[in-house]
Amino acid sequence: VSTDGKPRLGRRVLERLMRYYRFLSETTARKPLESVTSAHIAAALDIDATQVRKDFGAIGVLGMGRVGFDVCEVCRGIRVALGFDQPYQAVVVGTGHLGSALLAYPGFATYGLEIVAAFDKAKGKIGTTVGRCPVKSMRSLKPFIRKHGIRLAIITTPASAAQTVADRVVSAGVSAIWNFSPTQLVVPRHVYVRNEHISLGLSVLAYHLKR
Amino acid sequence: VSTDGKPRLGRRVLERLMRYYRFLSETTARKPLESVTSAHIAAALDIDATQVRKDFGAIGVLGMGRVGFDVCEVCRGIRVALGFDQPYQAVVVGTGHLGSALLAYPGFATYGLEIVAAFDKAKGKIGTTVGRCPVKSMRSLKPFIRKHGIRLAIITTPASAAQTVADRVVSAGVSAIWNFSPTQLVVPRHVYVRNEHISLGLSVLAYHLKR
DNA sequence: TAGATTGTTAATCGATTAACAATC
DNA sequence: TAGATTGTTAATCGATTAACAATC
Repeated sequence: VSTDGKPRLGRRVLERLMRYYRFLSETTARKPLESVTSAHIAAALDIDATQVRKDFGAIGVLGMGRVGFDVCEVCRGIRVALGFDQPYQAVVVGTGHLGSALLAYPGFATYGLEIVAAFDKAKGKIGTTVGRCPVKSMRSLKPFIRKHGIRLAIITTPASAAQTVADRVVSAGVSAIWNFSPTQLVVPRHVYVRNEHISLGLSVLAYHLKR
Repeated sequence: VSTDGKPRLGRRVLERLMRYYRFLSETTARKPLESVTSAHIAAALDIDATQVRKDFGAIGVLGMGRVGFDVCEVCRGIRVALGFDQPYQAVVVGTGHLGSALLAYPGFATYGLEIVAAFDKAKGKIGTTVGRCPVKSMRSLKPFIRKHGIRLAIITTPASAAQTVADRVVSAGVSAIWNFSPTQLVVPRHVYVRNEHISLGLSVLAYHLKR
């Protein structure tokens, strides 16, 4: 809550904050509104209203007695808490279908993320542009990260290449990896890895489709 | 545990089971082994060993005294529990980068999922093939699902089209939707929706990259 | 047998929900 | 003022971890 000590928000809280943010963005885009109650958000997202108030409290956003919460203030609070207001740059390694999808996605800027370059080992792709990003050789990956102080690497290579890529970007100094390859990466403790394994979703779906 | 009453596994358990399965598949592919201890799996996946034993117990897989668990038996148990042994068919709606990535992914068969057709509204794409799948018109979506008894629809359209697509596949009778579009779908209660919003991952990453 | 590992019960931990006085 | 909504404390719930007798 305070500005000095770090309240250390958990993963659950962060993900809920993102859901609030998306909901409020969508809602106000459709029909501008000034304030919103915790009960309203709770009903829309199937979350307990007390939870919503607690989450807002955790990021220092306070409501108004009989009225609810100021939408703008909430959104600004979430942006600051999640760090959307502090833009950061990333590179994408692997320009297959998935890499291309990410490179083409226009929504990242909203969250402070700017993808500045792509890397691929295929000679034919080097020098081309994918979604406004230049595709560079794997050899230039490490120097590029160093030179530009890139903090996030997005890995969309096949599983077989992922660990090698991870080793390189880590030694070049990134602080986080967004891993879309279906493999478990081994990295030093100080590097944060977010896995986006599609198979986790599949496990739940397959289970639900059983008969 | 028993075969009659449904033990109803929670989402957490299902996802852990999938992680065990992937780990054991990868490990045995590299070097075949007969048995494995809960402590070994636990260390590799950063999960408590007791948790591993409980999860195995929940799907009816028992270990052996001083030895550990039979790898084959564990894998078979997980396949049955998650339903990988009961193949099901799906369609992909939207053949952009992301849809193409999914259509090209060869790993789904391992999990019992077979993608049999793709659908797109772009005239130029209809009639072509993406990753061995025929691309069909949106008009043929509903009859196709009905005719083949498709139970899962994978939505990779832009957000603007997603709800319309969802309405159609629901009225055609699917039991589940795998939603990759960045929007919240409204569906009847009996339809299971798994959201794969990329923004959730971003929230955690952005927070970790703050400085 | 001795020792490592299991299966299970008990204890802990954290997250979610309920209750309610304080507030506008 | 009356009434709706907040902020916060207490209670509940579930999930994770610890402990340990049973087992091979």
